[in-house]
Formats: sequence, structure tokens, C-alpha cells
Amino acid sequence: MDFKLEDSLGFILSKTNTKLKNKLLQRFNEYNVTPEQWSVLNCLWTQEGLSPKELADMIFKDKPNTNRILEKLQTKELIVRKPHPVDRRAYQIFLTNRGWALKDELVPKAIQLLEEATQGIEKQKIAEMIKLLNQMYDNIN
Amino acid sequence: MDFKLEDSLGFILSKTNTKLKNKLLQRFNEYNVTPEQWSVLNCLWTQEGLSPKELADMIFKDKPNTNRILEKLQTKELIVRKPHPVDRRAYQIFLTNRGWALKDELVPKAIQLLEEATQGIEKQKIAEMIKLLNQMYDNIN
DNA sequence: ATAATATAGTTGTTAAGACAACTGAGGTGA
DNA sequence: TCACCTCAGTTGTCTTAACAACTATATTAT
Repeated sequence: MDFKLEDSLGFILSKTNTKLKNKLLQRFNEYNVTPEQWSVLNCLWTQEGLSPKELADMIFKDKPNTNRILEKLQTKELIVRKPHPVDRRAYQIFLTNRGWALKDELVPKAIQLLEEATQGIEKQKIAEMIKLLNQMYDNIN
Repeated sequence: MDFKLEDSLGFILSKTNTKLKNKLLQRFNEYNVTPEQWSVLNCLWTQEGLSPKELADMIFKDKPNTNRILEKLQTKELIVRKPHPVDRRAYQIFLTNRGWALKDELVPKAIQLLEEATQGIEKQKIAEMIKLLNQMYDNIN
């Protein structure tokens, strides 16, 4: 079987993803926020009061991982947990003022990084790439 | 600033990469090989006697990470380290018989997974995606 | 030749991902 | 009602990623 690692879609996907994620981490460094924490904050900026389980589904991670990301955000006092009004098993996550304040800092930096990363690539190509990546995601069962 | 996480290239890249990598991990489960260990084995199947540093550069990981991946492979007796004949700081990595034997098992499974993941996508589209991903990689400094 | 610098490899720490296993609360059916 | 199952959240383990700091060897520049 001939297989060239360096030409393999999986390998290239992985190396590009790692570099992009790491660059985001560096750009967010002064705010002490990781890319994963960033994704949770994003969800909450759109809608507060989500449960850990709901957040886990939105960021495509499992419950333990999501839980630990939430612990970090809580330690940094960017979010607070409140008991769910009905379901005594569940919590609701809300942003603190500091959590809200980060939005205007982080969003432009993330947009800026993506613009740099896709420099010289037509918007239509990017849309196509997103479509194909989503198709791949759906293909994998 | 308007920014939708779920439509963001970075987020989609990440979720697709994670799912693909995890699926590879599952398919390799019976051989007790992770995707990262797989990438090292791939390099060695092409060329034995590489140093940890050279392998690190080939798989786009840093020295500590590569070193730990090599430790795992050594514990599983898939590779051996030999002192470098000239440079007393360095080692050379060689495959054991078991390491070689895995090639015919793992390669078809990896190819199979990629085929499933890219089902319904034209070969030309995949080539285009690889080109764009590499371009993104180069864009990020 | 010696001092300064660079390089190969190693160790430790923190964050994250996959997975198994567990607790406690909610829901369902006999 | 009670047994069963489901679900939210939690804890523990192993592997990986980023990063800082370290040792030992090699290279270089004076």
C-alpha cells in the first residue's frame, strides 16, 4: 500500500489545526484564555443560562472535558454556576462582568487571526472548504 | 463585532480534526497505537535511523512531545533507540519486527477511514482542500 | 585552545481529549 | 409504590500539546 503521510488529508488537517489553535492561544495569552475556553465563552455570549451538558453539545466535546473547561473559567471568575430552577441535577452557567468584558477584546483578535490565516484565499474558496469539512464531519460515524 | 462560532473556519477545522483523529484512534485500538504514534511509525517505515529531532520536524511537533511519543513506542517494543554513530548527543530510531509488521495492518485502515470521511467528495475538491490547508499553515507565522 | 553559543535530548507543569466508572436526581412501567 | 432505566454532573487515568528549564555534547568565534 502506498501512503504518504505528508500528503495525507488527515495529517495536513491536524497540523493546520494545531498551528491555528496554538496561534489563537498565543494571541489570547494576555487574557489567560485558551481556545477551548474561548469557545465556551462564545456560546455564553450568545445565550446565558446554558447547562454544562448543553454547552458540551455545542462545542462538540464530552461532559468531563467540558466540565473541566468550566472549572477553569470559574476559577478565573469569568463564569458562575447557579442551580437549575427545576432540575436539581443540573446547573446554569452565567457570565460574570469580567466574562462579558472579554467579548470586545477577544472577538476582534480571533477574526484578525482567521483573516491572516486565510490571506490570499477567495471568500468563495473558504466557504467551499467549510462545506467540505462539515461534510467530512458528517461522513465520519 | 459579529462572530458565529459554529460558522467559524477555526471551529469547524477543530471539530472535524478531532472527530477524524478520534476515529483513527478507535480503528487502531486493537493494535494499541495512537494517531500520533502512527505518524511516527509512518516516518520510520519510509526511512529508519532518524533521530528524535528529525522525527519531531517531520511530524510538526516539538521535542518534548515527540520524545514522549517515542517513549510509548519503545515501551510497546515497536522501536529501539541506538546511539548515533557520530553525534554523542543524538540517537537513531529503528523499528523492531513488531514495528515493521504493523505497517500492513495500519495503512489500509488509515486509507479506508480517509475514504469514508471523504465519501461523495470529488478527488479534485480534496486536492484543492489540501492546497488551501497548506496555504493556511504557511500563512500563520 | 578556550569561551560563547547552538543543538539533542530530557524533565516538569498546565490544559485538553478519550474513556470508564461513579453519584445522585428524574422519569417510566409493572 | 417500587424497580428499572435514563440523564447531569463528577472523578480518575492515560495520552498529547505548549512551554520553560535543564544537562550534555557539538560548533563557533576569538
